[in-house]
Amino acid sequence: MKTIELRPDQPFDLDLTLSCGQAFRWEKTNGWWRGVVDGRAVRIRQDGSRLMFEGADDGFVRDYFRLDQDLPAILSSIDRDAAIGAAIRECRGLRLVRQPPWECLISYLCATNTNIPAVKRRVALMAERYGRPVDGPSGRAYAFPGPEALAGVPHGDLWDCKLGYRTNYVREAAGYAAEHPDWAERVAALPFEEARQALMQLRGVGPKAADCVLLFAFGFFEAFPVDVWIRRIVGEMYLPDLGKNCTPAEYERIRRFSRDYFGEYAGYAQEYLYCARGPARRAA
DNA sequence: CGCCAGGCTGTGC
DNA sequence: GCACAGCATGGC
Repeated sequence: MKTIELRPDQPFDLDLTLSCGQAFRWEKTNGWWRGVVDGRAVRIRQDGSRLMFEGADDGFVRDYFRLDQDLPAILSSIDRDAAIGAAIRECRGLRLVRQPPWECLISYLCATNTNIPAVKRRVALMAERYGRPVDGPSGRAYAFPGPEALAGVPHGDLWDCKLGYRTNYVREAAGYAAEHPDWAERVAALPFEEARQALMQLRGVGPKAADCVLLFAFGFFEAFPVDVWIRRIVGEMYLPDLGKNCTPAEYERIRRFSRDYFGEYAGYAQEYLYCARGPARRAA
């Protein structure tokens, strides 16, 4: 068992961070969060200012949870009005984790027009069936399968992972990534808008999925993914003349406004607004 | 049952 | 350029 003593001036809330819907492979049972990240089967819990964990080293935990990122400075930079201020007070300590690009890409490919529990099931099924088994402190788990593994899965078998119409998108992305193993490095090296366009070349990856991958995996904190919840919230709070559904032009307007309004960490504002929305605030 | 969900693609105008 | 159907699946 390893521990990290959190700095008192750097808030961190493990439950909010892992339950807010940014990452799909964490489950909490008996007070412990269990998940698999980059082939590591991790078990972690928070007791006040102390993080206790197994299955990963200190450096990995600090990196994954971005514990060295100055959260109070970020939150004060996006704290532009009473509405976002309330979300910040409600979710203080939520940090954007650094997700592995490949798993993040496939996760958000599987997250179109669906809900979070269904995404978690799809990702879990792919891992259990095609991922490498990893024996960790809490039994057997499965790494998320790499591009080569997924590219070789017959269509019908991937379909059985409940991917539905997204099945071919995942297969095509896997084929592409298997052929271009440096795809993530190349995206990471691009300026934000170019990286965004590069991701959107993949079938099944539109503006929303691209923005999620840029934000959650590549650390482009100016990315502002607009799903139906965020569209609703931004419409109520900031752009009351928005239409009902989110056309490409409206998506563009919302993300441009939000980027300008909240600043270079607009992605944090997005996640705090999303997390503070009504339904999913089930205290883990 | 119907409506909604971390949307996107293809088609038609 | 914009609108609109269709889409698999599961929660509620």
